[in-house]
Amino acid sequence: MANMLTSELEGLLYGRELDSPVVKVVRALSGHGAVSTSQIARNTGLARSTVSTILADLKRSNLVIEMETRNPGPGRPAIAHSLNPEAGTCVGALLDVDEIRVIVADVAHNVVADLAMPVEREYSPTKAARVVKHAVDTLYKEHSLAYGSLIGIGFALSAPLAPDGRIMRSSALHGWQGIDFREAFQPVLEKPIFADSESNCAALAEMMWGAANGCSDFVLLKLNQTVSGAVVVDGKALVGASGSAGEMGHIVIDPHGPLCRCGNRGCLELYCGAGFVSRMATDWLGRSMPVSEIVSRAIQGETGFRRLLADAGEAAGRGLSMAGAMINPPLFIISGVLASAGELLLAPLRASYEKHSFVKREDVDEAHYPVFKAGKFLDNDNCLGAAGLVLRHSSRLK
Amino acid sequence: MANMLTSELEGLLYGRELDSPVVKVVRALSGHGAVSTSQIARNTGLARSTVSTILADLKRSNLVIEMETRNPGPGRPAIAHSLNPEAGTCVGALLDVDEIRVIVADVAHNVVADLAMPVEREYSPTKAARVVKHAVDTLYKEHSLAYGSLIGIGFALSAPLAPDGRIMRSSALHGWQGIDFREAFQPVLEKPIFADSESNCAALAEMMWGAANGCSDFVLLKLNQTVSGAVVVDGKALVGASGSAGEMGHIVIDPHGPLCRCGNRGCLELYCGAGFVSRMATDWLGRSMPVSEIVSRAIQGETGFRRLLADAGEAAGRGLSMAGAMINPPLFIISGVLASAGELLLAPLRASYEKHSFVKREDVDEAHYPVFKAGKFLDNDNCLGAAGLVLRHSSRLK
DNA sequence: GCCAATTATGTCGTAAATGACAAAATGATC
DNA sequence: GATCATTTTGTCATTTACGACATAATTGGC
Repeated sequence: MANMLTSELEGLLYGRELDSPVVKVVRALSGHGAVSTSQIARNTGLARSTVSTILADLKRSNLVIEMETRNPGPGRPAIAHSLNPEAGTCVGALLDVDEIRVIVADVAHNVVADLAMPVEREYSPTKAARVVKHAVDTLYKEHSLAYGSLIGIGFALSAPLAPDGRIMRSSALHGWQGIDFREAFQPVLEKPIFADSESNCAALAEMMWGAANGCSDFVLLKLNQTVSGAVVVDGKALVGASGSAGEMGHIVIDPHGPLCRCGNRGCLELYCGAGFVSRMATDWLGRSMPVSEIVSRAIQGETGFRRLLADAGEAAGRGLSMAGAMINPPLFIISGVLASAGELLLAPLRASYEKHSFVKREDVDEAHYPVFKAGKFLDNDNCLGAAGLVLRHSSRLK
Repeated sequence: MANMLTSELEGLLYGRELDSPVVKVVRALSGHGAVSTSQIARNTGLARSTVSTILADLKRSNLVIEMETRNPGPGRPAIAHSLNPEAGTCVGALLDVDEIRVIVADVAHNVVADLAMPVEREYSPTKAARVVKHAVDTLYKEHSLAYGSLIGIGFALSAPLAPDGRIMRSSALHGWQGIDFREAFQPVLEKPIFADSESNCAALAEMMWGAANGCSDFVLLKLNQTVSGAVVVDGKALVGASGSAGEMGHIVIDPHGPLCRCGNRGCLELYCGAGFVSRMATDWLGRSMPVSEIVSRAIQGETGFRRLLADAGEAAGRGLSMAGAMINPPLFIISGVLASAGELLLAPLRASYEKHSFVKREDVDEAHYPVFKAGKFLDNDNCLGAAGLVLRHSSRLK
C-alpha cells in the first residue's frame, strides 16, 4: 500500500525537471503544514488553474490529503492540503567530525526515528557510507518501516560541495577533497542522494519549518563551539566559489586580536563562540562548566553569567553589522547553544548591531530595519534540513 | 521609419511579462555584441526552437539584424544577431549630489550623446526631473534624434530604492526619503522609468559590457572619494532591507580606528578611499595633488606614490576578505579612480586578501579561488548601467 | 577530393501551462 | 433573510514553449 504510494511519489519527483510545476507544488506542500490551492499559486508563481489540476492529480493518487478548512475572513473558505504522511519517508544524515547522526522523517516531516553514533575522527567516505547504511537499516527495522518507502537521503556535510557534486575543500572531513560524493554514497545506499553543507541545511530547516518560515532572504548565525552560518538569497543558501559563503565565524572584528585556528587574528568566533564563553567562565570560576549550565544559570539570574552572554552578544552584533553593510538582509536568525539564552543574548546583540551598523534605526521606516530572532531548532537543525533537501528537491546529486 | 521600429520594440518589451521569452531574448541580445541563436538558447535556458522562432519574428519586423558570421572551430558557422541600432534610443541619467549627468545610447549601446550639468546641492526631485527633461530635449535636438525613438529612461540614484519604488533612505539626496520616484519623474518625462542605486548601475554596466561580462555572481568595489560597491547574486544586484547592501566602504576593519562620516570607527573607506590617498599625499608633499596625478606618478615609477596605492590595496584586500568569508564570490571587480593604477593596486590587494582570507589558495583548486580584476569603466559606469536598465528591462517602476 | 564528425538552423506535432469563465461558499450590510 | 462583496475553486479553449526530426554548412582526416 505505502509502497505503491511511494513509487508514485518517486516517479513524480524524479521523473520531472527540478523546476517543473509538480515539484514546485510538492515543495510548497512540504514546507508549511497545510496550504490552500491559491496560497500555493501565490507562493510558487504558478497559475491557479495549474495548481488546481496538479492537486487534483495528487489527490487522486492519494499523495495529497485534504485537511479541515479554516475561515480567516469573508469569502469561500480555503481547502487545506497536505502531503499524505503515508506516502513515504525521508532520511537526513549529518556527517560531523566525530559523530554521524541519522533521522527518519515522514513526508509531512514528522521525525519518526533518530540515531546518533560516535565515530572515530578522520573516517573515510566508504566508512561513512557503511555507517549510514547500517543506521538506516537498523532504524527501519526497529520501527517496522519498509525500506521501499524511503524516497531519498539528504546529507548535511561538514565540508562544502561544489556544484558538480565534488567536495571542494577538506574543511572538517580530512582527506575528502575532490571526492565525488554521489559516487561514494549512491552505490551503498541505492537511493537518490542530496547534500549540502551543515550550516546550509540548518538554514533550510529554519526556512521550511522554523524562525525564517516564509522568508527567502536571511542570514543565519550559529553560535556553537565553532561559529558558522549561512547566507540565504532568494530562497537559496549561497555556497561560494571556495565554499566559504556564510563563514561568519571568521570575519575579522579586531585585526590585532588573538590568533584563530584558521590562521587569522581576531575572528568573530573568538569573541562569541561557546568556546569563548566557557573559557571566560573557567577563568572566573577556577573550574570548567558546560555551556548549557552557564546559559541556564544566566537565565536564573546570575549576573556574572549574564555578563558573559552579553559580551558574546555584543561581539556577534558587531560581526553582523558587517553583514548588514554588505548583504543587509531583512532577517537575522541566531541559533546554536548560546541562542537558548534568548533575549539575554539577543538584546545586547541588537544594541551592538545598531551601534556599529551603517544604517541606524532612525534612518529608515520600521519595516526596513532588520529583525533579529532566535532560531527555532537548537540541536538537530542540520539533520532536519538534510531531510528537508529531499522533498524540497534541491541539491540533488546526479 | 525609426518610429515604427521603436513602437514595435516598445510593444514587445512593455506588453510582455518581465520574464517572458521575448524579453529574455532581447536581454541576451542587448548584452553581448553579437550572439547566435544557440548561444542565446544556452544563456537564457530557453529551447533552441523557441529562440529560433522569436528571432525570426524579430528579424521580420527588422528589430534584429544579422551580422557577419564567425568560425571558431568545426561545425556549421553561427549566424550572429544584434539589435538594430536604429530601433530606438535609451537614456541613462545619474543623479549625483552636485551633478546631474545624462547620456543617450542606441539599443546597441553605442553612446550617442553625453551631457553633465552641475547643480546646486540639496536639489528637489521636481527640480531634478526638470533638469533631466531639459537635458534630454537639448541632446535630442542637438543630435537630430526623434524623441519618439526614446524607449525608456534609466536612473542611477545616489540613494536606495525600495521594491515599491519609493526612496528608502535619504542617503546623499537630502529630503528624498519616502518619495515615490515614478510619481515624481514619469509625468515630466512621459516615458517608462527605470531606476537603481548608483553602484548597482555600475555593477550592471560591468556585467553587461565590462569586466564581469557573462558572470552572474561577483562583488564590485568602487574606490573613489567615497568607497562603495555592489553584491551581485544570480545576475541581480542586492538592494538590502535598508538599501545598504554593497556598502563595502563601511565595513569596519579596525574597531579603534578614526571616526568616519557615517558615525562608526575604522570604516574601510578611511583606509582605501581616494580621500585617504590624497590626504596622505598632502601630508607628505606639503601641498595637495589630484588623485589622478598621484596615480599617474605612481605608474611612472615614483615609489612614494606607489606605496600609497599599495597601502590602499592592502586595506581593500583586508575588507574584501570579509566579503570572501560571507559571500565568497568567484570574482571581485575593483573600479573607481584608484583602479586606474592597475596592478600597482591589485597586486597588494590580492596578497592582502590571501593573507586575511579564511580559505587560502592552497586549500582549493585554482578554479575555486576568486579572481580579481580591474573594472573596465572608470568614469561613466553608473550612467551606462542606468541606460542598460532599460533594455535589460529590470528595475522597471510602475 | 571525399567522407566522417561537428555544430547550427528551421519546422512541426505534442504536451502543458495559462487566462477567462462560471460557480460555490462564506461574512457583512441593510 | 435577502443581497452584495469577497475569496476560493474547478473547467475548458487558447496559446505557447518544447522535443524530435530533418537539413545545412563548415573543419579535419585519409
